[in-house]
Amino acid sequence: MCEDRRSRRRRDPAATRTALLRAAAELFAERGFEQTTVRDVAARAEVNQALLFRYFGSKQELFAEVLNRNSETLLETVPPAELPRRILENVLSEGAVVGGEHTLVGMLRSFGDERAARVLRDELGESYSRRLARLSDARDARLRADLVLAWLFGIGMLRSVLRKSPLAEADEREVLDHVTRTVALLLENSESGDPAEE
Amino acid sequence: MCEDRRSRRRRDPAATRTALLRAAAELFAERGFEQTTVRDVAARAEVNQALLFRYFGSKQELFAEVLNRNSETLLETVPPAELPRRILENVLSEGAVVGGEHTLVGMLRSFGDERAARVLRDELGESYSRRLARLSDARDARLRADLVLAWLFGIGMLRSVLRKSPLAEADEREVLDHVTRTVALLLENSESGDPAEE
DNA sequence: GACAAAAGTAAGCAACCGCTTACCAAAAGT
DNA sequence: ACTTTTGGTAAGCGGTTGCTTACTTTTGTC
Repeated sequence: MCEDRRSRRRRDPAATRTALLRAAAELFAERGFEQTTVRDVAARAEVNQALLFRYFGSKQELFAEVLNRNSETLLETVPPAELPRRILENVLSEGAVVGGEHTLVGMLRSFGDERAARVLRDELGESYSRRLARLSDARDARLRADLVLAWLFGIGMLRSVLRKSPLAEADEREVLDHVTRTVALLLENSESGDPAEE
Repeated sequence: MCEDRRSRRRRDPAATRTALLRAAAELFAERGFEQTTVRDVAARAEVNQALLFRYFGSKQELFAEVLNRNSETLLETVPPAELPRRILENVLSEGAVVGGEHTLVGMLRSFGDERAARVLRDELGESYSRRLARLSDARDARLRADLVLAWLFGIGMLRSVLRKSPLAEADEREVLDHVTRTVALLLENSESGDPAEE
């Protein structure tokens, strides 16, 4: 009561920016791109919603920034060989760190939207699969990497978004075992002879 | 000109119902649940949009009916052993038959929406994965079936919805080979000894 | 042909969406 | 101390959404 309702904090643009970014990361992860409204984001960040557009221009650009920020950490710190494991771990243990690197589930929930899909394909999928492709020395390593990525996404879909049983309730380690074992088989060069060389 | 603009056809409730159903199947497949509006459906069916609610009650119920109708044909005619192949073929050759059994891509596009997801999980995923589980005699056959389903969905996602390259441009047969070979390895009982029997 | 049930239509409601505008107050520059 | 710049705010615009309502027209039945 000693404090006026307006200007509760001394102005701090950097703080409100990151507050918006954090709130957006949480909400995109929880509900996906479409189901998250700019009013929701602003409300959770306790910030006027017009500021969202001042700082990020549009909802789409905000989404892109959230994705980039959170994928960088995972992509740059983890060596390629452990990438499938780490991505899967991230997808399997949903609800762990909300503010952290956990936007993957949000990505999955946003596939349906055309604009969000474009961001995902152009800015994220490419860097992920290029890294994964290093794990195979087959002629079609890039394709196999995409198949691995597709599997990880699909598992996240069914488990975290669709919540399909028994996958949704399955033990994390059990799933991890199946996938890592099978992925290794997929990536190893099956066609040793290579009869058709183009 | 000899024909009045209203009542161009003699009234045929069954015809308008199936017209709505067909238009909905096409649009859901093309754009997904959320991006398809009831006005779009009614327009393509050349039917007043209020009739959609007379016949189906809500957009959600219409979606459920479309999914059920189209999955029945695939599930009841195809033997389990060929199911992965057939599902994948269906997903890979997008844009083939729009009015036919090709709503799978539409399913994928609709994952983001909570209501659509519920329909998918309860009415579809269950019957698909129960069938797939027959292909493995492992203790955790159901889980492995879910992993197969997840892969097929993920591939459809990346290829048809996200259009990620090189997967999107890859040869249909090449993808089919990789997947069928690897799925077989996943489904075969890896733990022959089965030390922990519950 | 009268009449009730069913099929079809036009219009609009209430809510929500992303985004913009006009304005105000706090900070920074001088 | 005055002005400029900038962070913050309230209000609302134009559009879309799923769905409803009040109404007209056709159809089957006697």
